[in-house]
Amino acid sequence: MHAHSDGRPTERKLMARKSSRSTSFDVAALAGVSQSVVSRAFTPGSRIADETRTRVLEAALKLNYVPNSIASSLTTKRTNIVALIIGNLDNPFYVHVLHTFSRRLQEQGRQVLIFTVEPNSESDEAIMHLLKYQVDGVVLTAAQLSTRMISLCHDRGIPIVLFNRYIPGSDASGVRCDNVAGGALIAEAFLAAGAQNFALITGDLKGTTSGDRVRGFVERLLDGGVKRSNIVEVHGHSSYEGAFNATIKLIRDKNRVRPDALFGVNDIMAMGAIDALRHRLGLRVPDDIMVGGFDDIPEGRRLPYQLTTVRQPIEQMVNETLSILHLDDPTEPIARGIDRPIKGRLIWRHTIPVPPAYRGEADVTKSED
Amino acid sequence: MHAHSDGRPTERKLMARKSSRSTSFDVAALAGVSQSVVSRAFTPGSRIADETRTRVLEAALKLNYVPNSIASSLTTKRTNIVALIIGNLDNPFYVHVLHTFSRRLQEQGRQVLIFTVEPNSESDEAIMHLLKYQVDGVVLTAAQLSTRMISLCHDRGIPIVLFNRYIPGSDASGVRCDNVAGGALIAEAFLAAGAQNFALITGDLKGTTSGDRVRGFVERLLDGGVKRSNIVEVHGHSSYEGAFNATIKLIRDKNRVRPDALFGVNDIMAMGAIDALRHRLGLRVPDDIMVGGFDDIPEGRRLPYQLTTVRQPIEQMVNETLSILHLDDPTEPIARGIDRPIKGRLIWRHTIPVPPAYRGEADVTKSED
DNA sequence: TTGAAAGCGCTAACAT
DNA sequence: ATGTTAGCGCTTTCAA
Repeated sequence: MHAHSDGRPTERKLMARKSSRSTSFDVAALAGVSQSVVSRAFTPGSRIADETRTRVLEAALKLNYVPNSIASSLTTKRTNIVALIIGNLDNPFYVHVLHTFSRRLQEQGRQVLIFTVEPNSESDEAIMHLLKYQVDGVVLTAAQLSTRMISLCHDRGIPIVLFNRYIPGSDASGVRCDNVAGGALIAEAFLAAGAQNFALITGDLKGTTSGDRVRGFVERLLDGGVKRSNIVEVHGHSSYEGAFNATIKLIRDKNRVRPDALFGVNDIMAMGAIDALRHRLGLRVPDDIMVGGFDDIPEGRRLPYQLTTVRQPIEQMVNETLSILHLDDPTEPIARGIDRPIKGRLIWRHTIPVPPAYRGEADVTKSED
Repeated sequence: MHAHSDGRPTERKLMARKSSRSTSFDVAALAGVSQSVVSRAFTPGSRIADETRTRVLEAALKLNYVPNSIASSLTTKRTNIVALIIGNLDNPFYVHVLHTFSRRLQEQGRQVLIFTVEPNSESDEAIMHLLKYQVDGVVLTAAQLSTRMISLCHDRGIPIVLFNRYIPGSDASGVRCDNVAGGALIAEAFLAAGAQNFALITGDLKGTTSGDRVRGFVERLLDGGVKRSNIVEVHGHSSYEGAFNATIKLIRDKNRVRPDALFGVNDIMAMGAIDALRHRLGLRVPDDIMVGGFDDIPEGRRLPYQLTTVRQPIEQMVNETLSILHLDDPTEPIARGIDRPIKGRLIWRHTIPVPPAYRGEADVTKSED
């Protein structure tokens, strides 16, 4: 930096401004080495004598020096920041997802820049922001995104992967639960338990997730000989409240027979449905009507619910996502058009009577997660 | 975006690497202006002819140019990034807090860097990381932090405020609910409802939050003539499960009379207690034992719980926090030692019988939040 | 109003 | 192993 004189020119910056952060130059001066040595001292595999490194580190400690990542990003072109766009924190499932990503990424020494977008609004604006911050990668979950933005990211060399969502035919990559198969799992459970009239509470209509679960569910029922007219669909808006209200309307509809099985396309909706059934409609679950969910959120395991559901293997899905991102070697070309469906598993609890064939599988108490 | 010919000497950078991001120089070249004009075009209040600005903006659009915030931070010394350290995403209250901060900050065009720390671990490491990223401010909630780290931040000119926590005698600033007064509110409700034997499920012992609520609660009871021996305390570890287990142990303890009022020091614990009481211990709430909570999380408003609780005014607390941070003028000296307690409000629902004096206040149905 | 030039704090060749 | 030097992409004087 500027003028400094003779032997130990440490004073200058130290006296400078009250809260000024010290730089590698200050440390270099104090340690009596060149600035690049300081840089090396903080770079794991670099050529530097152990003895020098400790001396530098000591000096750094004395000056409360912390390397400026912003500055280093400028040259390395890596920020070690991953953006997470998340569209629905009201569903504990996504909180869990957030937590899992955050933990993993922190373990790797990466930072998470979070963007919450309101349900049903696009994330395009968020993308513009994170583009400015040169993030190393983007994970998008429970939110919409235009394909234009996806290619904008890709063009700039920023990989983006959709979590629990995919855009057929686009070149966005995604990791998701095998929702079709999962929906079928619930259908099978209902069938095995002897249900005959079915209701579905659907979620977000824009994504593929809800649609796939519905499809897998319905197809399996039809395969099982159920008539299409014995399957009703109502819209639960992916939320507890939406499902709660939809359930009340559904059951009070005098024009149709009451379903004896209800599939909440995600757990939080299944919970809303259960509460409506029990506390508003005076019905017993599963005696009067059985209920199935999807996700396996911890809340669904609690005693008031004990929800039979399909477990999404979050850890595994997060790992897949991260591996597609290729965070640690940016030279790797961006993975395009990958659609990685991962099988979920049926967890038997108490909202669907366990048929004899399945006894012993039931997870009656708490989680083992 | 490759080749294009003619006059404008745009080619240089454009042809460079495949996914290279274009810089202000590229835009300048295409628009036929100097690089500093491009910078001005993207700086709101700067001196630049309208006509020039539009021309630059058009060029930028054509090149998919997005200003590099990392680079600008280097000179401006502002990143527009705020770090949020959050210690407990298992409690929906803090998810709500996170969401509120995130929304507010995004409205202001700021980014949120999130750090999740495991319960009972210190956030010191997180601080070291965010120091590297030169964040403009730090909010810490539901987590521990050494005073050493606080002064480290302060020394570097990074303001930090504790949300719902304070460290007496330190110069960290904090915003919190008036927990002592809130605890007293629940005590009063119990007293008014005629309770005589009290139990407390306490939370995190390290923070002040749980302790303050306990203190306010106990003091108010003693004031009301309750004997100290009629108040039991058990540890619920701030979690649903912790409270669930603690409640079972407490009630099954044959050596003491069964309490007729139980204060879960936060809602999630009150919910755990309620589930244990009803589904494990066969007790009715509030008939056999009344329950009070704290926070007013949406989950507590649901029909299986309808929890009487103290509402924390999150929006207001977030606003206070942000204002203490002085994000928009960094010249402002860092606020030290501020402790801003904000009054909570008792929300009557169904887990404490509503005494005649309070009728009409009851919030029987859903939220108005 | 615009342009030229000097950094911001760091990394990465390239010399030594 | 260490020092020197040239940037990274931007903002910000200072001149024109």
